[in-house]
Amino acid sequence: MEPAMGGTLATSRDVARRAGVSQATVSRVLQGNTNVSEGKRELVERAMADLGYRPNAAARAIRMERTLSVGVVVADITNPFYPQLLEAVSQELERVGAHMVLWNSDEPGHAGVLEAVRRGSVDGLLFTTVSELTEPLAESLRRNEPVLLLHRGLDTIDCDQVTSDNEHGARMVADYLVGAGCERIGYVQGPARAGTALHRDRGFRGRLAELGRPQAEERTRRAGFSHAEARGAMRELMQCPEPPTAVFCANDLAAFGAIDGALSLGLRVPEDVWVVGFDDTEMASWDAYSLTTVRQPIDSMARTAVRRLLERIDVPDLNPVKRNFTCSFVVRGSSAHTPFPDSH
Amino acid sequence: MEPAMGGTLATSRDVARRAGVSQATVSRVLQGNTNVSEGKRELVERAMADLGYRPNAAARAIRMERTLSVGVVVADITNPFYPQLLEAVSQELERVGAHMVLWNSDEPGHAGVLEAVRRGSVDGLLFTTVSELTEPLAESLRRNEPVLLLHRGLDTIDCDQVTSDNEHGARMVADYLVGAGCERIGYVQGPARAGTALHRDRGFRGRLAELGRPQAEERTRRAGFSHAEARGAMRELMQCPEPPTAVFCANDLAAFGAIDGALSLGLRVPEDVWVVGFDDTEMASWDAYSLTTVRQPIDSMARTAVRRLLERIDVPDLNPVKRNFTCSFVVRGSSAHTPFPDSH
DNA sequence: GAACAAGATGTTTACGTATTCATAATACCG
DNA sequence: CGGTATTATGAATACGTAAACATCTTGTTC
Repeated sequence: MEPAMGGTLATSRDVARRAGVSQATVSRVLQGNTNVSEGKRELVERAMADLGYRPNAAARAIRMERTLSVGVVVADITNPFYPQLLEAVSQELERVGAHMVLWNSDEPGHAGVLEAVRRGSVDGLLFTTVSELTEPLAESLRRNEPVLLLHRGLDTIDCDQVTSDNEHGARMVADYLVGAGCERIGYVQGPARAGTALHRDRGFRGRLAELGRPQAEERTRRAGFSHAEARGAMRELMQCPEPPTAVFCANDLAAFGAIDGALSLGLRVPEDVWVVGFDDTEMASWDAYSLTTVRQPIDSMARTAVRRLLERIDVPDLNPVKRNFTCSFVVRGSSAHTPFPDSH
Repeated sequence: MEPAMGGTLATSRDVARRAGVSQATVSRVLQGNTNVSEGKRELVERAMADLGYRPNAAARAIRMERTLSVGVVVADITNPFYPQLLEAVSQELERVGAHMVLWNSDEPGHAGVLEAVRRGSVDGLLFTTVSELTEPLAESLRRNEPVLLLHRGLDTIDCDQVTSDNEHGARMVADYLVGAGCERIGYVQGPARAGTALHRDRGFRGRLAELGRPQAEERTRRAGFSHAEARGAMRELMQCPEPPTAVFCANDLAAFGAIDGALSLGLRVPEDVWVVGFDDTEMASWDAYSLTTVRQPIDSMARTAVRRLLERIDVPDLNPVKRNFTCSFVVRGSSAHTPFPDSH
């Protein structure tokens, strides 16, 4: 079976010829159509094996109006959160035999990516980092194109969204720090535009205010979701006249940067300052950081998102649904008055 | 321009009708064919804009026998090395207007992925983690399909490969450790099957032998390229009767695991033990690890690989070329008898 | 001004598949 | 057994594009 055969690839017509049937019958076998006699079915299957036949994806796509591939857009694939999300997404896509087209792009409008749907390059799009309702996105939604927001949602628009409860997660952080008796709380805020950062901000500040401890602006720094910026922000914070004794960072990557900023000043975590992150990336459990953080149920979110997007691809008129997953709080060494834990 | 228009997408025929020309003329405008009068060209362009026309990717693919997308296969996207590689690859692909289809798969044969070429889902494949010449891969090469090995090469086969000089890189490590006067060298070896690990092993052991200091097996552990395994291996090593004073790990991820293993035992790096990695991932420069390591020129490698693959897609009969990039040695805090550096 | 080259444009075809339609063969029912 | 429902099959078509081919117009050269 599968002789290397000279040059060009076999088509369903070649299979038909070899099996002595019509191309239609080959197609029927391919589709699992029941109205094919057992004899012919076997002939066709043998011929397909002999020729190493594989149905042509483009022809199928043009005929079925379906690519069996979905686009996934991340803003910064080197942020360790996204590989984990991508792993979960790709696993779920594989389960249904779909391909993943990946864009690593922080172009705000995502105009180029959105075109891919109209060109029929992908059946739908999974955005992980939408931060505003730009005109291209609005246009796309008006056209009822299959688009889903994963991880970062957008309150103002009506489309499928799968997020985690960032606000509640951040409230838990506030509760934890105040409950632990922390007097001077520092805050490395996320980028102004990210929806996740906004919700975390609202939850964190809101809860602190409720507790009668509104966040002090002199112990607050805004940083993008990047290691370098957070590191710099932390260094500034720790060189204040009254440096914080605990710092909440808007995501894990920033928390790693903050810890590194502290280390770079010769400070120790948690002895000199606590650090709390958000995401619970795998690295957060590594001993060097051992980061207290808020866990998002990444796998469930990814599975839900993929399934929902595929549903919408099949039935574009579904009413939009916003799913918001509960987060959990994970305490580790970066906020405990002990040295690195022996093991985990 | 771009009115949301009721339902279905505009085709080149719709554009032709609206512009009062033939479909062929629309196609000519699309292809930048010069034999189109200025007047008609403008009519067509206006009609395209009015209708928000986008050429259909599947139709184009079937006609041109080209998808403008390439597949990229990684074994473990959560290994921070791969996101960096992917970032570089995707950037170069974007430059030429191609899409990236990503597979996160460590299935050894990659049979499923290789089918994608035969189905015409992608124009070519970039493997980053091939570890043996399996029958599906051999079959693919026999068929002259556009396949390139990036990062991990395979000596035994004759196809395009873009690698770094892992052997030389590891020799530099051996020189460095011996030159620094390290007496008991530990070694967390990579997985048996990975080509990168093999070359690094050959270089490291080879150079040590040349220097009259063959690597002691009791201070050697084999670990997969994973944090957890390397961490465990390190803990074993450091609990030997005569623990190493420096440990070389087959890649950065393992080195992070090793450092964490040391930390988990209450040891300090570099005071109690040095650690050296391989890859120079971005994380290696973070203060908490500040890892001495070997740098691969990731960007150049990715650029070269993409360009070469595209060439081969255009001209499948090119003679295979193996490009081997020089590595450089980067000394950081994990091997210096000083505390964490103040800044970088 | 006749012959011819070059440019512009429309008509037609092919790509590989899935599906509709038509037709032939078979089974069923009274 | 004649008529009809059912199943099996092939022929024909459509999907949207690019390009080969055919046709017509215009300009150039001697």
